[in-house]
Amino acid sequence: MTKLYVGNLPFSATDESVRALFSNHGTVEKVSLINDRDTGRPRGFGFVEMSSADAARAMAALNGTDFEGRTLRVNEAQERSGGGGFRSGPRGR
DNA sequence: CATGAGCGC
Repeated sequence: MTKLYVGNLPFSATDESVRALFSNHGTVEKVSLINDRDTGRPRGFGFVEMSSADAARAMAALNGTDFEGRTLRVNEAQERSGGGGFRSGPRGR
């Protein structure tokens, strides 16, 4: 499964809206929109998990397209440092 | 009541 970084999202966008949008180009495994926990405002970007084929397809299909009035940014997501669990070991994931 | 970089606790 590949993680997709979705940026330049409109503040009106929601996880279900993003899921529906990506669902049109492939099977969406999971959608996680990121909101600023410091101020409580949505940062305007999120992450979408899909299979590698569907992820690349949706990325190429939705990247650079207009979504809710904003130019959608879709790219491969970087690996998050740490996370809920401590990932220090040769056996990641 | 709001805002706009870009990579999530």
